[in-house]
Amino acid sequence: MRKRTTLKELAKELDVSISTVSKALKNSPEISQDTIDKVKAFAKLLNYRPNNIALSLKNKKTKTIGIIIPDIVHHFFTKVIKGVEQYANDKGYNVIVGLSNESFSNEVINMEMLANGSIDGFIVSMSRETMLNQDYQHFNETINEGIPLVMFDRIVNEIPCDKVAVDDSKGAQIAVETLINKGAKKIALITTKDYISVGRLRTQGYIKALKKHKIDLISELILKIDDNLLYENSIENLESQIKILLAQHPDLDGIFAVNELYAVIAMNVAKGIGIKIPEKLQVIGFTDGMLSKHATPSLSTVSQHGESMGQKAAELVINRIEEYVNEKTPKPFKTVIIKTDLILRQSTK
Amino acid sequence: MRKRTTLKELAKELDVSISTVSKALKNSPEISQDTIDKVKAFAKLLNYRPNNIALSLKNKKTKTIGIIIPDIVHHFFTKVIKGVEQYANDKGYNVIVGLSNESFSNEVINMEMLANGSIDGFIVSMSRETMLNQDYQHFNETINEGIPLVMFDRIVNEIPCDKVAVDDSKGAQIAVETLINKGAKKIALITTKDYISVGRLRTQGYIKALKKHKIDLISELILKIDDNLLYENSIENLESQIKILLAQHPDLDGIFAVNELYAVIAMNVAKGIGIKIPEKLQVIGFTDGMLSKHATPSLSTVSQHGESMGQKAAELVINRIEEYVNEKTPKPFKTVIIKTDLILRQSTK
DNA sequence: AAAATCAACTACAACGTTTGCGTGTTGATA
DNA sequence: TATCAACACGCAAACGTTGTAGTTGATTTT
Repeated sequence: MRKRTTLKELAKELDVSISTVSKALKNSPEISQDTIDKVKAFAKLLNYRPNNIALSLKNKKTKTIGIIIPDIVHHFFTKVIKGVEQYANDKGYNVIVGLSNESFSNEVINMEMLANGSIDGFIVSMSRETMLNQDYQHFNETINEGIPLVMFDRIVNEIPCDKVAVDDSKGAQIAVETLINKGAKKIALITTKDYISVGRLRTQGYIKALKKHKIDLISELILKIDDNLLYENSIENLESQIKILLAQHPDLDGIFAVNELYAVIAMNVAKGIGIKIPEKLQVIGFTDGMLSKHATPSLSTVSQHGESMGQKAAELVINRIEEYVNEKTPKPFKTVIIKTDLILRQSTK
Repeated sequence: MRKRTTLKELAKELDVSISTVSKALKNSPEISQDTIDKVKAFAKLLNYRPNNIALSLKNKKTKTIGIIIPDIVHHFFTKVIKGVEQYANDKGYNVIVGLSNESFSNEVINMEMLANGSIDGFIVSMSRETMLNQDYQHFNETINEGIPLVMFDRIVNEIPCDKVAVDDSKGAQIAVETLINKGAKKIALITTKDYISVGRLRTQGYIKALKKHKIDLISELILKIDDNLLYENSIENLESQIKILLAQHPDLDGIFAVNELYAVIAMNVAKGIGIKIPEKLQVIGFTDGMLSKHATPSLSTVSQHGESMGQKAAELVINRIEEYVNEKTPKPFKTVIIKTDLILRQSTK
């Protein structure tokens, strides 16, 4: 087991000082070409590579960013991470992932664990519980300590930081209007409880679309799912609610769901009771994942471009990080909106 | 912007030495209770938290583990990460994620970037290209430098390290035998090229099952997919191959696929040309993800228990890390096999 | 020949911690 | 009154780097 080589070891072996070695490796003009060559050759021989931790301590930056998300077993978040990784790696940064598991305390613990010098900046999508509690102290503290924070997807205006989001309301509105344009007269909405910002915004889009086309809002047609329950239960619960909805409204001809899972479940329930899609019932979801692509029929959906969101978020934090270094007067915070795209597949006419 | 408090600052304000502060915070018996109380109160007031990087430098360990995977937009890997995170967090470790994107050089670069002191151990699933090249030098170097390495899922015997895997051959065999027991007489296999270890092993399981039940192996029924192509293309390519297969073998009554995507695509193609599942054709996949659960019909599949794999892998690295610290004679490497479970759903009778 | 210049180095401090050891003050004991 | 623990604390080294400020010895300048 060959241990890591250090400058000190190189220096001792070559019988020069540590600083000479350090400078030689950096091609400092203070050092003679002769020595530079010797040092470099020897360093290569011993496979010397500088210790990152020591550098981090000295430079007071770690070239690492932390991303905190509610759940990693989720196509959208996974796309975002991929985007973050891409941009970050390009810029020489590493990415630490923290999972809040939708829990407030996990989110806080995770952030505290990383804010102790381990990372230079955060990219965060809030946990469900944090949104419920509306307790943003840990974010504000982080910001106060000078650690740049970028929020994405599940964002909230109160926090003074850069943000990346999708125009949820607009995306939803376009989806619902598309259903209307394709002939749907009675459209149900499957959404989340209102404290989930994206659910609320998409609900608003649904309402706007109906208003614009002078369709009466029927509150019975809006299913607000509380997926706080355990995962499996919540699916069964949703299925039975949809079953009831379809039974009570046999003339329902459109469904807009705020995520792909809800949409696919709705399609499956409908198919199960013999409703033809898209002939009798058209469905559009939100977020473009595996399920949408490979469901039968394949699902028309609003694509969020998670990878772009991740890239943008990474760009924003890294810019902030390097701006702090240059100690300029801080630029005002901005919120970047990533445009959505409606992908039409077989679940619409 | 309130900067991080350091021991030095606390010491200056309280007019004691740095060591006193440090010891007081650790309840050292060397320090009077009086001073301890004072220091602690003041530390709390200034929100002191020790700098992780400095600790890492001093202790020569970072309490961070790196996980390198080929792709994060993939249900299985995401499950594994979740398992790793859980176990690691429990033990006070953070997790850095590196994506190789199935590329050898990315894998090497990522590992080198992290092996410079940033992490205490690695958890790796090889990239496709690494498996093809069979160049494992970067793994061996890492091990030589005393950094524990645990491989999972895509493993290879040559590398002296702990491993976590599933009994791919056995899992596949059971799946195929189940098809046979449920009446299938002519079973196709959709698998990967042989250099993918898991694909090869699952293919072996298929062959074993046929042999055991004295069913002739028909090589035409084995589709070896090269998903080295771009993603979208490879799907279309697969679809047309399946279409041909089904046309040429109208009496085909079973399909075993080495992942859920292949299985779902096969089902969709079959349904598209009017073949009833499971009546006419039964299908079983491998890996239990979203697609399996929500496809129509829902897919019977071999569950790999990704989360357990992740937990076990994390346990193995962390044990190694802490064993190195205690400087005992190293234990022999072990390979942990996580058992698979066959989950029967609607795609089988 | 003394002073200035220069090349080629070395020493040291600092980043924030921890920790073994040294030391000055107590109060008690001989 | 001298001696000695016990106590409470400070010093300094160490982890691996880097950058500034010396320190050499030789060469050039006047």
